[in-house]
Amino acid sequence: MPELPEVETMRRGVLGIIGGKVVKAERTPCPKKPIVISPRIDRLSKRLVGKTIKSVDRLGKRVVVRFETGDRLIFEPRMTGLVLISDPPTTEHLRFSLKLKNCPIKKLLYWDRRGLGNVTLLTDKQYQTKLTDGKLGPDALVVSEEEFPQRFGKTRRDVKVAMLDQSIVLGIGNLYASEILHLAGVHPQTRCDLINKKRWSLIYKHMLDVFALAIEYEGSTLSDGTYRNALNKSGGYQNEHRVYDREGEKCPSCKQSPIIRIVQAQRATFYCKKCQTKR
DNA sequence: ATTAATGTTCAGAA
DNA sequence: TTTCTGAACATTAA
Repeated sequence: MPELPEVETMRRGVLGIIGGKVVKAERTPCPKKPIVISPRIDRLSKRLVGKTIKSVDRLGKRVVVRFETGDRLIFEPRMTGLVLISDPPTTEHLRFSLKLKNCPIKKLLYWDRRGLGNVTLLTDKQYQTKLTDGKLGPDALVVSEEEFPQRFGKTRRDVKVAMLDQSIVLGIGNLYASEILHLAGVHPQTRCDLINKKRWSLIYKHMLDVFALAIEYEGSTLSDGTYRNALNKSGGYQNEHRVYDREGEKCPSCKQSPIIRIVQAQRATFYCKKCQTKR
């Protein structure tokens, strides 16, 4: 489930690879169907071996490793992917590894239980056009308070559904959308075009607050236990969830109304009927 | 045996 | 044109 806070935690956990030089890049033997690695592992390897890592960045829900050549190695964990520098949760779902020298970290691993994620090597130019251009919005931690509501425009979609749309803003996922709207007091089924400026500011502010706190807690590890940080340790923000996966519990704000679970765009949404309104 | 779960993308329908 | 729905990807736990 990695969303922005989890992916940011992964990024921070692997910062020590900066300065490292690639000794070997390999697709690790995985008995089941392999994940998408592009270009093919032999070509990818040829471009990376001997090259030095200049930075580790994050764009939305992706970890971006930048090399001296301008090439960028992008990890997109989707549902169950992890970027690790320690032993993975299981050996059979390890998908990709980079052997490194000249830095304290000797190996960078990509592990993915369900295998829906991917590893992609893009040239500088490809990165600019594919990930920075129109198709994707600006990162949630970068977008300004003025641009934020503008990007949602006058769409009539439910605000919670639009918040998950990565062409509007990058990084918000299903879990944090519910948490942000609860703090902002906005009903998840409010139409975007009916939200005034003041309420957009509330959503924006709480988005930044929730992400900052969730990053401090190193993300949320849900009951299935899949998400771990780069050292294969659980996150702690799941204990701070106000509404997510808390159907039937009393709302932490009003302490009266039970948390309601509804389905929007085939995804679960949690909210408080009393504290979250449409205007 | 069936269902649901965190993410993304696409085809096709309304 | 916009919005919505379902399916697909693969795995596992309830």
